[in-house]
Amino acid sequence: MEQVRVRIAPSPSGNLHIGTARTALFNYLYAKKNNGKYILRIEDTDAERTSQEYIDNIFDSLKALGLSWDEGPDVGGEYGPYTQSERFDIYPKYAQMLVEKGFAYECFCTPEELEAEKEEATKNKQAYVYSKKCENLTEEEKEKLRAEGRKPAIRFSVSKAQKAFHNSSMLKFNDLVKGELHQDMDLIGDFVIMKSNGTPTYNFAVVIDDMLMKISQIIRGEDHISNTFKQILIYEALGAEIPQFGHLGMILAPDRSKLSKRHGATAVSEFVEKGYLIDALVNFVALLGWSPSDGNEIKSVDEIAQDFRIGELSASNSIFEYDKLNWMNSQYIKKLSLEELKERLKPFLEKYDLSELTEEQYSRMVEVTREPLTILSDITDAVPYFFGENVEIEESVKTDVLAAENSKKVLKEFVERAKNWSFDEETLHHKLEEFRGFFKEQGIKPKETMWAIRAAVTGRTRGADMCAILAILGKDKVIKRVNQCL
RNA sequence: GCCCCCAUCGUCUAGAGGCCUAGGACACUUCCCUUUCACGGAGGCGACAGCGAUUCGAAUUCGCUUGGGGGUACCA
Repeated sequence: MEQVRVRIAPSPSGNLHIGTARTALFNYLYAKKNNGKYILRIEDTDAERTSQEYIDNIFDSLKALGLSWDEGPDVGGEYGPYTQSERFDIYPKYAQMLVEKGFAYECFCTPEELEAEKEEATKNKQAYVYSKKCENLTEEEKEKLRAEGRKPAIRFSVSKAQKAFHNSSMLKFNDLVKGELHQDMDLIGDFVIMKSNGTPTYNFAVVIDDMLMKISQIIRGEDHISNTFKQILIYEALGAEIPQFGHLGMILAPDRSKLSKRHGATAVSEFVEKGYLIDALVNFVALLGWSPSDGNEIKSVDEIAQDFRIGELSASNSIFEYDKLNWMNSQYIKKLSLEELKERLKPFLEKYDLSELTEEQYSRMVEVTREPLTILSDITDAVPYFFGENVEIEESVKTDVLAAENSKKVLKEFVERAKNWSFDEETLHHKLEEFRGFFKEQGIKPKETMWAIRAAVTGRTRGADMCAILAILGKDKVIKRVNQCL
C-alpha cells in the first residue's frame, strides 16, 4: 500500500478514555512519521450505549490533545461518512456477498439454544465453538423457521474460509509491535457478522470500513488480538488487501487491574478538570511503551513523531502511576509563561475575589506561588491568605508558633517598626534583614523571626516569599492581621 | 475451563550473545542551597521471576514452570 492511512475508532459509550487517547496518539505519530493520513471514525453500531454527550466529549478531548484528524465526521473526506450508524446501508451488501460466495450463512439459533451449547462446552472443559448447526439448512428448513417468525443472523463460516485460503489450521500474521502471532482456526467459532436486527457486529463493520477507507495500518490495544484473526478471515473472504496490525500493551492501574473510576480519573477531560496540562498528559502517556532515543523525556508531540518507530514500542502492559505524571505536569507548569499561567489558573481561583488584587498584584502572586504547583488546582489551597481582610489561622500554628513567647516579642516589635516602612518589596527585603539581625542578637533565630511573621500574616508556617506577600497585602492589612493576632 | 499475549529496579523504561560488577527517568533517601514550603544541585538505595538447555560466554536464543494481562457475546 503506497499511502499510509491509519485511524482511531472510538466507540462513544463513555468519555474519551486515557487508553484510547494513547492509541490515538500512537496512530497520529505513525501517520506523522510516515507522511500518512490520520482518520477519525465513530463506532456507534450499538445504539443502546452511545450518547451525544460522549460523542462531544470524544471530539473535544481529541482536539484538546492536539491530534487533529485529516478525515472524520466533522471534516469529511473522500471515504465518508465517518460515523458507522450512517453507514448501515452498506454492510448488508457485503454480508450478502459473503453468503453468495459461501463464506457466510444464515443462523436461526435462539439465545437460549446458544446458551445451552455454551454450557455444554464449559461442562466438558472444552473451548466453546458454535456447533454450525445452521450452516447446512435447506431452503425448506429456513422457510419454516422464518414462518415461525425467527429472524436470522448471519454467521461467518470459518471452516470454509480456512479451506479456501489456508493449508493448515494455523492462522498467522506479523504484528508490527509483537512480531508473529498465531491462532488455531479450529478454535474460532463461526461468529456473527450481521445481527438478526440487521445491524453489523463490530468485527464485520470494522473490516468493511477499514477496507473501504483504505486503512493501511491498524494500531490498537492488545485486547483486539483475538478479533484480528476473525478480521483477517473476513478480509480474505472479501478478496480485500489485509492491512498491517500493531497491538499495543494496555494501560493498567497500580493494582494491575483495568484502569477504572475507582482508581481516579480515567477520561482525558477528568484529568484536565483536575488541573493537568494536556501537553503533559500526552507526553506522559507517550512514555508508556515508547522511550526517546536521546534520553530526554520531555518532548512535544512533533518531537516525538520524529523519533517514533512503531517496532520499538514495548509489547507489554504498563502501569499508570501518578508520581511521574505529577512530576511531568509540574515541569510543564514551569514552562508556561506568566501570562498563560495566569489565565489557566483562573478556573481554580473562582472561590476568591480576584478583584481584590490589581493586575500587578495578581501577577506577582502567581509568580511567587507557582513554584511548588504540581497540578493547577494546587493553587486553590496555596493562596487563601492573599484574599480577605482576616486570615484563618491553622490550629497547629496557633499552638506551636504563635503561643511561643518569642513570637509575641517579634510581632510587637514588627508592628512598631512596620508602621514606618514603605511596603515595596525592595524596602521590605532590607528592613526584614535588619529585623532578623536585631533578634538574632537576642538569641532568636532568623527562622523563628520569620515564622512568627508568616504565621500572623498568613496563618501558616509555609508559603510564598514573605516580602512578596507583605507587599501584595499592603501595610494596612498586614498590620491589622498582626495586631489581631496579638 | 479453553485460547492468546506479556515478563529488567516500587513504577516507566534502555538493553537486539561479550561494551552490563545492567544505564536513564519518576518515587524514596542523604547532604548542599535557603527567612518557611518548594525549586535547584551533588550523592545513595534499588531489577535481569524460577529452573533447565544452547554457547567459550546469556538480561539478551530455546523449552518448561510461575506470575500478570487479554479474549472467550447477535458489546465495541
